[in-house]
Amino acid sequence: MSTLRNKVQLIGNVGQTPEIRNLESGKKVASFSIATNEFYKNSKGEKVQDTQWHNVVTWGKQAELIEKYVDKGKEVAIRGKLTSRSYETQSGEKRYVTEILVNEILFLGNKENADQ
Amino acid sequence: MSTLRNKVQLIGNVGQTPEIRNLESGKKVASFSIATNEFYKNSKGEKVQDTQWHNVVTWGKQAELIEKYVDKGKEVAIRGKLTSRSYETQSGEKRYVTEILVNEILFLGNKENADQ
Amino acid sequence: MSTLRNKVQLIGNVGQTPEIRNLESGKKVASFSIATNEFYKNSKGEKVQDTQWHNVVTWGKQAELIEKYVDKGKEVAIRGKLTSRSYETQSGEKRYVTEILVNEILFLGNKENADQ
Amino acid sequence: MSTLRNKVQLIGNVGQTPEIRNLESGKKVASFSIATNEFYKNSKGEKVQDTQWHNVVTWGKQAELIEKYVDKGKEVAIRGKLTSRSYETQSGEKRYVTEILVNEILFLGNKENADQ
DNA sequence: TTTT
DNA sequence: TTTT
Repeated sequence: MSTLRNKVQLIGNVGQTPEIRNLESGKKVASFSIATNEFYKNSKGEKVQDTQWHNVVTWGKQAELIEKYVDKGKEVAIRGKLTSRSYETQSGEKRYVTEILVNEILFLGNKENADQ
Repeated sequence: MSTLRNKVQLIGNVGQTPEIRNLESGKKVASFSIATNEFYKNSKGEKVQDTQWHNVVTWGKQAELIEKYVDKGKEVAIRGKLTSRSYETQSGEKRYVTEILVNEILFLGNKENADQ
Repeated sequence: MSTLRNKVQLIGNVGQTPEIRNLESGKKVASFSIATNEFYKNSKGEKVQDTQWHNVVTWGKQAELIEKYVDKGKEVAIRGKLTSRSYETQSGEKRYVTEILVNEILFLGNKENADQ
Repeated sequence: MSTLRNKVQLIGNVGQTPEIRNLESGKKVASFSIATNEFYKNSKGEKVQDTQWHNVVTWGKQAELIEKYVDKGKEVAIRGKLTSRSYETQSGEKRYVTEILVNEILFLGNKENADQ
């Protein structure tokens, strides 16, 4: 996988308990969201917070680590690939979802560290 | 701007002539899309291409450089921040758009190089 | 500064109390080292640790934050630029030093968070 | 390999024909240097160029690609890991070398593209 | 010289 | 929906 061509990296906090699905193959898939928070002063000198939410998906062994170690509020660093996919709503409309497929995750600020 | 907390980096090709808008302030905004192409072999050993399309937005001086130098097919490297925003359709439905706000752009493979 | 052309990013632990120097201009300079630790299994299946040490330098307001908040063992994320410089030893020999000039630092896993 | 903990990325030009060594195992090793060029204005408003040289090492299949496709002056993008090692001079002194072990390389601005 |  |  080319991480020079398509790379996302986030350091932020997990929004809620990750959702774990079990595939027929026995593999797990973990889906969760990460908030990245930035603080800066606007043109009036007021402190402003810019929070962005990101959809994140991981597979296999990493999904198992996430099921075990990641919970709401935890600080993580992830590296992955930016992807979009489309699906149809029940009324036949096309919708787009942007997700980050994770290649690597670090659990930060943890004594019981469980990095991949 | 924190590029440790929220960073996207792409190396790819511009999909079409960038769309340039002029703000009332005199500033320009350039919007365009970038395709990132990856090639890999699937489990059957067949060569597969995965192309992802990304929405990219830049402001000010960078938008001017893009108006001058960037055209359909050009190879560029960008670094920016992953953002999402929502808007309402005419029928009152909420839609989400994910865009990359560019902090830096390089024009690759160019003799007449015009990096920011 | 082009972080697309020359970028280093580290997540690791500070080796010892940073050294702070005061320039005549009133500016501060902070120098310290960061250990990055990787764990992997070698060809015999044994768990191996690869630790790399990096020299890191920061200026100005960031150096002040480092003086206040960073100490031996703390986990930090940094982004910067890879630089080399040479100097002469007392016996007239040329020596080379490689250092990372920091653009951004995050203090990780911290309740009393003091990010730049 | 953890590219979140220890990552270097460079976009620059190769300094001279890469040096290729053949290991007893049959593997190849390619060593070369990359110049990264930055342009900025100093406090007097003069245009200044800052060129940094970096030592780069690659192994195996990538070294073969480098032998085939890379030559003096070529523009490349690399991603790798920052490492230092020490050796002894003939007079018994310890010397340190900092090198980037490459994980990924792109050959830029090339019609006959030969990315890994 | 850190950390797990 | 997180965090400071």
